[in-house]
Amino acid sequence: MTTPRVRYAPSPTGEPHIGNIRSALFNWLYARATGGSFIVRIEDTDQNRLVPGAFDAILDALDWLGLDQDEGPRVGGAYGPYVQSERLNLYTERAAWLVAQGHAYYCDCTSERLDAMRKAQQEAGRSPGYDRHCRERGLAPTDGTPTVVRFKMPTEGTITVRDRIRGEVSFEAGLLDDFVLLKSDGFPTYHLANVVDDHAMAITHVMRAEEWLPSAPRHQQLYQAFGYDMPELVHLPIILGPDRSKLSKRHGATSVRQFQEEGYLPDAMLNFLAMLGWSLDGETDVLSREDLQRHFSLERVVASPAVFDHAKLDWYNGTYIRALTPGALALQLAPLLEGQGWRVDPAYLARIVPLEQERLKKLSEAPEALAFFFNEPHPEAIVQSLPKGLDAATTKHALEAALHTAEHAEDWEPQALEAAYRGLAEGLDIKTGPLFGAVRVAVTGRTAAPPLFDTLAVLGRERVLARLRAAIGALG
RNA sequence: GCCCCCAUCGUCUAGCGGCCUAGGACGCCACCCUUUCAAGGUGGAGAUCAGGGGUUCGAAUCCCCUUGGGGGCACCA
Repeated sequence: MTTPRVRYAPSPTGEPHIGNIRSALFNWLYARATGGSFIVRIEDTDQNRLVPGAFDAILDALDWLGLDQDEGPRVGGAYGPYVQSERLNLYTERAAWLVAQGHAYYCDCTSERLDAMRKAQQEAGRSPGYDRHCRERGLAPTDGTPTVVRFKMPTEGTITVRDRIRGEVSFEAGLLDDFVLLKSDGFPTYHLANVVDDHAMAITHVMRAEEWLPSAPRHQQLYQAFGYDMPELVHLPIILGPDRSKLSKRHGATSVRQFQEEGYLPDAMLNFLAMLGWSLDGETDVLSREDLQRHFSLERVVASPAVFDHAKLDWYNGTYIRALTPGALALQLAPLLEGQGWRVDPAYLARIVPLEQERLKKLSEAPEALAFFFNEPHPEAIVQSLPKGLDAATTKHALEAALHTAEHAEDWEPQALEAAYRGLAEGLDIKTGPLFGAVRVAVTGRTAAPPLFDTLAVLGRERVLARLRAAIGALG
């Protein structure tokens, strides 16, 4: 068996979509698992849909996820160029060859005629498709009249393609029309460029989303007409939104960039995406990048579509955040916190990060979660959040006592502080819950926060004293 | 409308004829731990394997039909 060569072939028409990148991931994993090559080819054959910046966005997304390429526009390779607009000569030559061989023909039907034709077909209750008006006209390309090149599909018989996931799939040839190979602007369509390049780049496995399955018989006919060997077809299950329709913008975040900005970790993303349509054994669900590269196999890719479950992604992300070393997390968080305008001292950050690490689901939550380490809590927030179990007078009295305890604490360390405050609770004859709760709110402005005494220790005595005084003042 | 694909807990899935009175994970609920929130631990609810026919001694697993869902029918990819 030859070494696999697989490819990810996106169009630079916008921000890379998460469903799209999942295809990239499966290709990459297969290449890595088999010792094959992962190739990226940019399919920019639709001049009208090009979006400036999309080219870089795609490659940046791959870089962010760590899907390193063996060949591609940024890394080069022996089969380049890896951008289709730089390969136009190849397509026009191949299209002309097909015409010369009698497999294709020129067509000058106007879009008006085609529209009218389709409309009539629909109204007659037939399925839309080119009526082969120009098939036998023997047109030659002429100046002035826009022409396209169409492929001659068989008009009868059955076309059977073999898909790695689904087995044999048959199509009635007569239902497939003579599709366009070369557009009137001289650019190839997807069908032509894809087949020509996959062959030219010695691709062994075409792995793409299932939505491409209906065009497989056309491609198969093209391979046959060219006399090319057919690569193996692998149509990956599609990713659905919660409503079970194809995942799209209206389902919320779908671009890789959005996930990156929301603070998802590449490895968490990879793990989650890999489990959408593939599994190792049905038991193991946390798999590192290395595990995935080692164990990925086509045999275990399922045929049915998968719903994108945001909650599960969040769980994966939390799991991977917790697995980070505190130092690594701090490094990730520093720019986010600095973005708030906070001066982030590395030593201070190193102390607060462990306190929040197991509570974070996304990195983007950090600024809010850690805000009280940088900003003084708002007095109003304090008053509103104070424990309801105690009346105002008792609360104030408790905080005054807490202030006193803090002022006289001998050792400003978590254990010592806890001991001192437990003693205080006893002396005040208040349960530790309400007491600690009142102090927590006074010092952090929140009812939910990291362990109180660790927090006090990190905040430092001076700030704690100031905040307790402010809280007491706010109580009037 | 036509063509194609798919069908196990709400979700991701294990299962490839007997090991299944269907396993794991997320989510959910309860309890434990506990100063709050998390994290962690334990337990629970949750799928008559879409429905109906076959095949077989035996079917979630094989075949057919029905139903449901999805995808595709451009000079877009």
